[in-house]
Amino acid sequence: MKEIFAGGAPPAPAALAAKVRTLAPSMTRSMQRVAEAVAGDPAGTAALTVTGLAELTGTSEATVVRTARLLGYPGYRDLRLALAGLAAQQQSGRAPAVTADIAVDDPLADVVAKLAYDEQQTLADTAAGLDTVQLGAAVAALAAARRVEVYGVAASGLVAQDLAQKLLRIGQVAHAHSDPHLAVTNAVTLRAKDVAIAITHSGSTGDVIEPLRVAFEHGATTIAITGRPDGLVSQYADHILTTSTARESELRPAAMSSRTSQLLVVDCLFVGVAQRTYETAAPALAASYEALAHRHNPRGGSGSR
Amino acid sequence: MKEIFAGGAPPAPAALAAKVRTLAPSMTRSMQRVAEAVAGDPAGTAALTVTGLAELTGTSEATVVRTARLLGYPGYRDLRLALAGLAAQQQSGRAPAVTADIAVDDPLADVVAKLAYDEQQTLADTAAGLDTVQLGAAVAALAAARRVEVYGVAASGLVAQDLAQKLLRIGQVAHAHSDPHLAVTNAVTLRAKDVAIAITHSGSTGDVIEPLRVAFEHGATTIAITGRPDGLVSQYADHILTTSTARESELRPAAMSSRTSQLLVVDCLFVGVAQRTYETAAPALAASYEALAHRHNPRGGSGSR
DNA sequence: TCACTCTTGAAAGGTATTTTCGGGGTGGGG
DNA sequence: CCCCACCCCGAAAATACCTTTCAAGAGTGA
Repeated sequence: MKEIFAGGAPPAPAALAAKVRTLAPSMTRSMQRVAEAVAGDPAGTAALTVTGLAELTGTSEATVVRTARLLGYPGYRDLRLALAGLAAQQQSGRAPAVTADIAVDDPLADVVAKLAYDEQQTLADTAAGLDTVQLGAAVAALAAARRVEVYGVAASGLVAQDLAQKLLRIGQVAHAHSDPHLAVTNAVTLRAKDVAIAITHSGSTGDVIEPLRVAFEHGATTIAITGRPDGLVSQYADHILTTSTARESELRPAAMSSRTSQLLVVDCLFVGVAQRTYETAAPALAASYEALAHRHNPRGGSGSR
Repeated sequence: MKEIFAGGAPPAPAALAAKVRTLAPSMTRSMQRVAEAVAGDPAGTAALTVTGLAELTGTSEATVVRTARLLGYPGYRDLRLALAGLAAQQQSGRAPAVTADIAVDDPLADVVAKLAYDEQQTLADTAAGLDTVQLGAAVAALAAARRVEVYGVAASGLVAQDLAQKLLRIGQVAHAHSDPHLAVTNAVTLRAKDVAIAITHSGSTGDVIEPLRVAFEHGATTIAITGRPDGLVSQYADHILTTSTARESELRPAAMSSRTSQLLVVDCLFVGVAQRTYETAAPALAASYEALAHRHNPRGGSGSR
């Protein structure tokens, strides 16, 4: 027997178990043992060399190679590659069981997977729910602004700072405030063409609403980034950007997903403004990189480049 | 440099593209060519022998093997198997999803979609590349810590604050520092059982490395959260948590995806610690909600919180 | 410019795979 | 009951592939 009937088909992709069953009757005893081992535990087999598989099945290398040929592969090497692929497929198949809530006794690997999955979900939800018309209006206001003030406390305060940092980098006059008193003091000085942004997940954080109200009443353009567009904050907002509200739990405080959501919105604002003011934004960005370069000390690794 | 940091993790299954991106900066030119070929066409590469891949990339067998080693595999043979697995997964799995870069004239809807997709990708990469052993060690150190100090500047400074805020909420004594001088001053006072965490994407931010070094030399347990595990910061870190490195561009500064990646790591740390100290963490969390409740003004909307 | 380190491919050295070859078992016929 | 022909099978040779070593070349800092 040479390769009388191995010719036609290319190497089998995933239908290996089926092929084994079909061909088993035409196999000799030793080859059946090999085929059985292969079909029974693709992952385990993929880790073995010819010699290893021969020993495991109590046969010889030659038999293993012959079996691989019979299954349609040029040699054992290729069978092994196919096996590795099959194993990977199987493994990825039973992955998405991470939707459950995080428990106290979850192993860390699960925690990582669940958190990552949840934040991905939050991003998708936020992107889907974001009103691009409102976003466009907000971007236009920002791009034309003489001065931008961002209000946020606690976790939202960090998002506020993030936005201010980014806007600064593209040459805008932006500042973030976490101190409610200073924020109000600051809001009093705003006028038309200035922009005030309030970030609050609950939509009802007094410390953030108050400065926005003051800014609103002084004629500034006001933007609210909130998870509750029906909240009090919206009363004083010209433009409302809605963040998504994901489920929370004891071990996964709301701050986690609301922060992710808020940051995406903030990034969208930033990129939008950068596009609109590209002429000045691009050189400003480049300059800020340049200015900070010497703060990084490239020694310590292997290559630097 | 031998295999200083290639040891810990077992061969990666699907996180290969992420790993390539993380390690690429520390690679030599030829190795980058190989890594690029591998990441660009896993299926095609899996079909090649060492010699074939060497010829394709215009390098030598030795370089190919070196690259495989750097990526965490014992040799080329194993890289090839992993590649076959990856190829199979891609084929059966979801769409290839090639995101174009963000252009100046992209409509806002596209900007939103691209940003969301990219951040999702970053999360997946980070989760896949995170070493749970290191993470576990870091969590254990944090849970047992008497005091926690977090160092970070600029965008990473916000992440540092986020972590400190969270740890505070579950009753840990944690503080974040952005001022390099104060950070060093603070680091001097640390001792054994204290924990210092440095957050730097580049791994070479002097302002952050310095306090970590001081803390390290005073016997504190040190943790580095960085995108460059081969960077200078790692020299003073007992535990290294690697964030993923995504491609960046003019309109999408590196700070964006590195921040997303860092935040996921920080969240994992937080949840891990909360699990370990559940007895004290749960009531502390509840108490902090309670204490802030009156700061939210429920008027104006439907629900409250 | 010189000394030094890091990078790289050629070639030697080892393993894994494939092929060859002959022993041993089995079934049919004498 | 014995012999012969056939084919399955594994040991070992042959080959292909992978890994390691080594020295020359490129790049870098003094």
